[in-house]
Amino acid sequence: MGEHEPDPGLPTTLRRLWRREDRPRRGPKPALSVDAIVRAAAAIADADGLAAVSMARVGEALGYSAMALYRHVQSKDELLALLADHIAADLTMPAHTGDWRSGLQAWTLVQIEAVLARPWFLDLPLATVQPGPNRVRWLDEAFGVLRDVDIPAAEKLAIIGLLAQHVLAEGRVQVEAGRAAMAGARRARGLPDDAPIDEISADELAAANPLNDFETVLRHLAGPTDYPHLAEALAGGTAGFASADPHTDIDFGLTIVLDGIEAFLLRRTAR
Amino acid sequence: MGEHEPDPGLPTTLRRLWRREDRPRRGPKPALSVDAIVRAAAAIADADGLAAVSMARVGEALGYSAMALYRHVQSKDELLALLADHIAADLTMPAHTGDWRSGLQAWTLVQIEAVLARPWFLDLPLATVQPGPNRVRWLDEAFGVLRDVDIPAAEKLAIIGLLAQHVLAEGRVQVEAGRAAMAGARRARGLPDDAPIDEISADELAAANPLNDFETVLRHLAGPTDYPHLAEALAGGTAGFASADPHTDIDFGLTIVLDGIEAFLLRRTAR
DNA sequence: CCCTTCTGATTACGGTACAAACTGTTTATA
DNA sequence: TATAAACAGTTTGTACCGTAATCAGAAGGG
Repeated sequence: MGEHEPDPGLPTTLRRLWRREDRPRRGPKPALSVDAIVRAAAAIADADGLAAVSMARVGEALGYSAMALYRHVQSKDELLALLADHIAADLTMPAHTGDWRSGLQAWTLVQIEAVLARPWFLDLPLATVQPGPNRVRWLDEAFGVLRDVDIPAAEKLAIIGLLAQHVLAEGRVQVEAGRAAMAGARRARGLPDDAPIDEISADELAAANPLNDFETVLRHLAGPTDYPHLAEALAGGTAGFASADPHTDIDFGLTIVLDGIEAFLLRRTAR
Repeated sequence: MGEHEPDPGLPTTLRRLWRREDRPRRGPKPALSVDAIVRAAAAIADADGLAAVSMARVGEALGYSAMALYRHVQSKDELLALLADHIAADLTMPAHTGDWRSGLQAWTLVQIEAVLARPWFLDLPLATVQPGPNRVRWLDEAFGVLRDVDIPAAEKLAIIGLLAQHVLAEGRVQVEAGRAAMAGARRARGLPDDAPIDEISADELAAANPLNDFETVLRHLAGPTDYPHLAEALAGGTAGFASADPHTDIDFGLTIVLDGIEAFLLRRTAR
């Protein structure tokens, strides 16, 4: 164990996340650093997706060998944990003076936008998302929004967790919809599957809408004998599973969740 | 393209999911089958997790080479898509005669239980979960619950989608909590990280509760200057981030979501 | 000064998904 | 019935992946 541990109780990944390493005093000065590695990994993920982030490629991007990274990072999983916290640094809360509802709404929407900007966040294994300084700061913002709400901290955390879950779920749906729309547009244009799509018109996007595709699939494959209720719902013209505007979808779900939280708070403070 | 395509418009993975392949007329009879492959893969995942499901291991389990699988399955991703639909076959709706709320509650809880029974479902890449016959049947059940609710089909789908999202999110949290509790119990007993844990007492589980750990980490690392609101919430004794019973957590979140849906329906039918 | 400690590189290993070519079997057709 | 086509499964090989082990050289402390 040639490691220096200022806080032995803490798992090494958490120590690394919170930058609690003490500088060793002997030996050559490191050319690489955790921050440089994480930044390079993020750049690769932004460009080519999370699957493109391999130790070899990160090392290459920095001009070093793959194994050099292991001096600064315990494993690839730890790198991913650092990456997950790194992108939380960009989250910034808009100026907020209103009530808890508008505050939590903004808090959630900012995160959804962040997920749409970096869809590879969704590909991170769940175990790698650990409480790092940036994510905890974002959690702190949420507690700030809920400061004047008079419920126990544990219930605040549960509410915040519910919204955080919703971010992931909604981000998933939207990202997936976007990908499918791209694929649809490609097919419509007769391009190969890996061709880059620069720009999609609104009409084209509506025509290639994945939920429309979903509806088509259901109509085509889900017969009324095996799927009676679905067939009933699909009867009588277009069910309109596809909505034109993503923001409409996002607002729909978020409104429901916030309504649920409001109902909880009313019930909670009533008695 | 030596493939026979009874429905050329349909992507091959969907054709395979819905078993719309026509038997070829020449050549030796296949010894393997898609069903056998999927069953073997599911058995491996149940035993050793999704990471253990490799083409080589699935082939080995069946007594064939890895490459033999590719006669029946286009790619590993397609196998995962089949796997995702396969496990949806076990979902069974309890006898339901009540209102939409109790119906949707049951619909959601059954799924959460299923996720807890097969936690590797959460490790499936999102893109692999496509509408297959079993998942669509489960969707049909949800439409059955909502049959007497008078809103457009598109809104029903949105509500169902919201609950489906919640299943994933809640399952994630619970599975993760369980894993962390195991790790905590292992540490407390001084066992190595890969030791199997047969049985955990309630006291032991409470002591090793991961949310308690989370709280400890926050107290230890999140100082009041950088994280004022969090520190405020953590001040004054135990915040009690950990709850004793998982079912309490599950009910908490689900009640909020259902309350939100109820608020939506009231608003929707009022005018 | 030496000697310890540390950095990054090299090499190697076992694993992955899968492409291509090959052997042998079944069956439709000439 | 002979032949050729279509098919199933195996073999071989490629290009990766994460990372353990080992090594040479650089830097600072005693």
